[in-house]
Amino acid sequence: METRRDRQRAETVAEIKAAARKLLVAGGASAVGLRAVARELGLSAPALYRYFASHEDLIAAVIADLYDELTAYLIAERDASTDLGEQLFLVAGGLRTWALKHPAEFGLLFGAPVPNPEAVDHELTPSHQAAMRFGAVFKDLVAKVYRQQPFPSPPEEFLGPELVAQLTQKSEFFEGMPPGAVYLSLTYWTRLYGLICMEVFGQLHWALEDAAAYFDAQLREIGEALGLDCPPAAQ
Amino acid sequence: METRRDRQRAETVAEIKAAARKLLVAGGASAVGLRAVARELGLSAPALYRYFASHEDLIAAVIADLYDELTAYLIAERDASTDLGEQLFLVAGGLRTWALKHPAEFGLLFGAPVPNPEAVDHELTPSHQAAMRFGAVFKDLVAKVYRQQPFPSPPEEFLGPELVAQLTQKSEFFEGMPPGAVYLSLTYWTRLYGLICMEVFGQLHWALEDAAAYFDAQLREIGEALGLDCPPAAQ
DNA sequence: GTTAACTGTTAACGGTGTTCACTCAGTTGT
DNA sequence: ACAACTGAGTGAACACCGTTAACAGTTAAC
Repeated sequence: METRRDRQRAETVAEIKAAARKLLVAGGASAVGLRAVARELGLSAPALYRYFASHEDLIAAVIADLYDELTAYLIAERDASTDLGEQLFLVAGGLRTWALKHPAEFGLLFGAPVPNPEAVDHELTPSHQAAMRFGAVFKDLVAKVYRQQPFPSPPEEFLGPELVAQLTQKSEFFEGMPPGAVYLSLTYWTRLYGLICMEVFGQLHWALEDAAAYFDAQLREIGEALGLDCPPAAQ
Repeated sequence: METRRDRQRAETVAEIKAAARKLLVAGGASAVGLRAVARELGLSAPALYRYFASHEDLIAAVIADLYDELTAYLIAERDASTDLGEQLFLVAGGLRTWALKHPAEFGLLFGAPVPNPEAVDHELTPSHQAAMRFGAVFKDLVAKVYRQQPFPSPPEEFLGPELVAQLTQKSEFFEGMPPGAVYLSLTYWTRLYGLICMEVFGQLHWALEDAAAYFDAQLREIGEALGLDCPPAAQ
């Protein structure tokens, strides 16, 4: 049963996370202090401990929310087309767009090492599960593309037996794709991640003042590797 | 003229940076506090202001030192072979090795957004110049490889006019390489950076428990794109 | 209506970066 | 040799941080 207090509590939690988000975009991750959030709501700092066990938990909750928001955005972008190949480009471009529009949030999600990934309850963490839901958008889409038209995988002699063994182990997770296809799927994600991280974190600034065209070319390169017929040039 | 005091001062500066480094490897970037460093040397916190203008300056100095150390390590690794193609693999593998051996240091160098890249004196910053010296190891090597045996660049129709214009602008910096070759050089660096970041930050852990074989395959893929004849499989 | 749970408070502890006023030793100039 | 100056170090203080403890008031439950 949902009492008056339950509703109020949920509302307060939402306000706290909204204030944290506001501080995040205004001053970066380091500006999201427990006391600063409390000050934003006109509360005393210890009051927040009624809603979050620690500052770290607050941040984790914000991260989980951000993952879900990003996931929803990517799904909306993806559904602008019904062609699976186009969807692959839409999702990739959507991730870049979101990252550039929300650099502080992106840095919080992807710019820092995953915190204690060895903890026993790490898999159960809300933020980790939200991250998996986010990753599933890419994984599901690549699997769909492969099922529709299997892309030409690199030969197993190229990958080597050790890598093939590891990829085969993940075949089930990738809906039965053969190791070479799993390899290409990982390549897609790895290159995409690297590109966006570098651009958002300004590590590409010395070489390109506007990385949009470079990103586009890289994406078409990856698309070709996945057997998609890419529009040969932009504009 | 180097007085007695100048020598003592330089020694103290070195001790401070060594203590900071020790705290960094022990507890990550957040453990490198100004007071903590002072405590490590048996000094009071304000004493450090005789050597560094702020906590941020101390970190920047440590970053510059780390870049130089990493650069020296890469050069030593590279010179294990005289074949330029092999050197390209040695440098890439060296960067990965160093990153995995010093994850905290690597996170400090590459895991955070470049701080205020818009500042007027950013280019003159010691840490920025050290970063450029680091990047030059890769740039010079790729340029040498290209001069020895120009790799087959993607056609300009594929890249698009906008990207070609930007790449041509950087042709001088890349020792006269044509835009397509500059593009491939950037691809080499971008993919290498993404791979190592993901592995060090644990963002690849869900897919591969040991990314060494994956890294190797990716590197051979990149090498082929650069026109090198790669050993077809590892082991 | 009494009791228990929940939400908020203030005070306090130990930690952080930074500034200020001060002392003391070492260098420098005459 | 003695005075003047420079540099390195100190403790006290300010404003922040995350966190805990003890306490007060409101709301729900039996």
